[in-house]
Amino acid sequence: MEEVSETSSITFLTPNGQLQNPNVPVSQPKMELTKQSPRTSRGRQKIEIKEIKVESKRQVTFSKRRRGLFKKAAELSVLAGAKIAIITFSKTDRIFKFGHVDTLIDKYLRNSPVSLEVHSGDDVVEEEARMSWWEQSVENVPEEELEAYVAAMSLLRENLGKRIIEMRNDRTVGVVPEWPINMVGWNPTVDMQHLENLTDGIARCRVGQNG
Amino acid sequence: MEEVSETSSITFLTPNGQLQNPNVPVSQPKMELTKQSPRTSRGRQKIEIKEIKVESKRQVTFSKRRRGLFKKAAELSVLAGAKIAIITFSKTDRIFKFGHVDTLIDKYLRNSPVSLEVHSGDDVVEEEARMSWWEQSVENVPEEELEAYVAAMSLLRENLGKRIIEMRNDRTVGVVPEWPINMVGWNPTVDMQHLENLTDGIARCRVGQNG
DNA sequence: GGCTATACATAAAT
DNA sequence: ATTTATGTATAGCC
Repeated sequence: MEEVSETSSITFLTPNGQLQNPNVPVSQPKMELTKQSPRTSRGRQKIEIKEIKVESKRQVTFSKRRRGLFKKAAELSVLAGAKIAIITFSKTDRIFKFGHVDTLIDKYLRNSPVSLEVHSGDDVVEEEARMSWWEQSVENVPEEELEAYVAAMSLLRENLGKRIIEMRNDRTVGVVPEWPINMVGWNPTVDMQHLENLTDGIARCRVGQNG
Repeated sequence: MEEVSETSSITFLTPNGQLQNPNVPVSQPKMELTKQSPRTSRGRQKIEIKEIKVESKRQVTFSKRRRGLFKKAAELSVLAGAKIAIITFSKTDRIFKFGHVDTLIDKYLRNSPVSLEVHSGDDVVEEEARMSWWEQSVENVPEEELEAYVAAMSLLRENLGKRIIEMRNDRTVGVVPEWPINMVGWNPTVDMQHLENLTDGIARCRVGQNG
């Protein structure tokens, strides 16, 4: 904000005549304050970007910078009309989300065939887009993944089978959380007859699998 | 960077004597430059946070600020030892990722039972964590969602069945992309005999479902 | 959580 | 893309 002169040779000097912005922290000589200089803060200090060891300090930094990050994201989102989602896991595994994560993750997973730029740290590479594994059309499921798909389905089927059996014994159910994120776009209205049919199918499946 | 004096009454004035940081843009009187003032830039101008209409301008801003956002994220990640993932969709639907999105989304979806803070715009609310729909243990699948689960499985089974049938006719397969994101943590090494067994199960399933 | 002074991000112009 | 000048985020303290 300061306006001084056009040839500001003092720009890069502290009041102590030290060079600004050194890459090594300067020992602070308590700064012999003249009466017109009641400094109460050293201002923002330059820090190295490396993990902060002191936990309390690290937490403060995480808190402040996460806020800053989300603010920037909000601005970018508005200015550029972009959809942004952020997920952060603090070192203590607290989760913070920004934006409509569920919607965006879903969009990301079901990924229309657009090119995808991946930025990881400092690298930026191009990557082929892909759809959610459970809705890849048949042409797109590579043979190499089939076994995993089948395994996934197998476990899902198993859990469903168990759950359905359990359901028949216990009519008390928990609270419904938010709609499962990766189900977005699926039509939830399967009538009970259909459910029964599928249930039967599952039952036979389990037999078929083991027999 | 400027160091002037402790009582900087000129701090809030431009060289023209105008108030700094007004919320409305000041008409620029071409700035009668004295010879000691060869200004070539008005410096960063304050902008309102609202969608930029001019496309070229919007794109530049998106590009610059996305870079800035990712840089901040990288710093936060290192400083606080946090795991961060960002997905952005530009207005033209170009996707940019930051961090190990797949891993983090997976972690988010399978979500260990920790409390979850959600920040959307300016609101922050608490939300109960949940696991991935395909690995919720039986106790956690609410009855209300079962039909959707079954529907999901049904379609998955159908696609797999088709694919397996197709596989038997066509031995050419595509490139394997990255491991399907929401399969992370699953053991991909299902031996071929197991696959065959499951395949058989699926085949019977399809019969069971329709008969 | 709030305050300062300063490091850093970035709007405009080139 | 690079430069400039200034808006903004934030490190260290309370």
